Amino acid sequence: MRSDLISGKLDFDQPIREQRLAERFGTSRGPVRDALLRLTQEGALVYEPNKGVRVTSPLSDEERNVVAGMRLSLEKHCLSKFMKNMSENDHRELSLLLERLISACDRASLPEVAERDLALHRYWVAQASSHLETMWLGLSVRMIMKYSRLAKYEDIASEHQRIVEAILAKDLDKALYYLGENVI
Amino acid sequence: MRSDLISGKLDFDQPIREQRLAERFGTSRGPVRDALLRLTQEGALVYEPNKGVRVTSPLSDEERNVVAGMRLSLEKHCLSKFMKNMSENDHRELSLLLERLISACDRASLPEVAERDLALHRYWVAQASSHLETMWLGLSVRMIMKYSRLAKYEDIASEHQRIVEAILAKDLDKALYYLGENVI
DNA sequence: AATGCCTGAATTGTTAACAATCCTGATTGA
DNA sequence: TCAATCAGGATTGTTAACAATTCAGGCATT
Repeated sequence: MRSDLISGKLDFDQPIREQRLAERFGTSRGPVRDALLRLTQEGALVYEPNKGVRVTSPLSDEERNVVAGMRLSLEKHCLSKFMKNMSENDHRELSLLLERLISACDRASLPEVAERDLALHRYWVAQASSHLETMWLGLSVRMIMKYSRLAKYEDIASEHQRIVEAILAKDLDKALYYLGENVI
Repeated sequence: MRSDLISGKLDFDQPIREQRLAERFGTSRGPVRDALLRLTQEGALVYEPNKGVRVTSPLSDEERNVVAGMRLSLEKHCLSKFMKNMSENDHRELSLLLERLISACDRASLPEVAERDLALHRYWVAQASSHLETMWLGLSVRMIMKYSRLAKYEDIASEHQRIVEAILAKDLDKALYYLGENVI
């Protein structure tokens, strides 16, 4: 459901019906309500009493700038912390996540690109702090809901390749710089 | 429920039982689950599958600094925007919210102080942008869960008095400066 | 034609019962 | 004595039925 939202399959302000989702996922309305509530709190949906949820309207450019600044400072902190104690396993994970993102870019598959872009960033955030991870998610989901509607796949692939290369080379300054270029 | 959490009535890591809350609020477990899920997404509670929710552990000093920086930049943006088109009614609302906060400080009532502190800040954030309001809530609830355990009531009252005075005098620079002193 | 009101279908909100899972503590066997 | 095993009680997860609310369309009145 979340990947439908961030990939822009659903129009803004489109209402979401609980019963339809329950049938689609082969469950009852209870768990569906739980999921919708979570997405509401992340900001991907908005809720009105007795009216259910609908897809949230996009951020204005002004709002987006503020959010991007917050997200960037959060990610920079997490990336610094993450790079201080990186293991061999982290190297492998990063390479894997990057590879998946690039292959999605090659296939020009918007839902997958959006999802894997987030998954890569999420990795270093989550490794640094689970508290910050949940905050990061709320910021990023909103941002990507707008960005994913007008991105170029080649740019996404190369930007992330630069970042991951710098991380693997343990070059903190370069990694932070490229991250700053990417998170806008 | 939220005010119980931000005022520190509950110990960190303490598990929350759905049945108990349902009885306390005279409802069934369904709506209680909804509310707990919301608080989980705000970060006041953490959820583990098949184990329910428990009170979240406090932010580390490091995490708290990052979050405070994010919250400050968000609030500064919102306050600037709010002050650009303030109405007579906003003047009255701010005065009222400030008065309530000060009276709670006088009574040294921690739950009320925490709640009204947030309510005051929330006012200008909400007036500026509903999108940013929900993000702000997630940041602030976490911050206050730690801060409210060691604050001095006189400081809270005077700090907010300075801010509101500057706002009412339409002195943007001063308002932002005092806000920066307060949000740490 | 325009407005207000009614009706019923669609949707969300709530509840209680049942299923699945986790946790505690006693029991058994080496 | 100690560890593993196994009830059973407590707790969360899920479901389906019912209640309350919203909304659209038709109808009557002006």
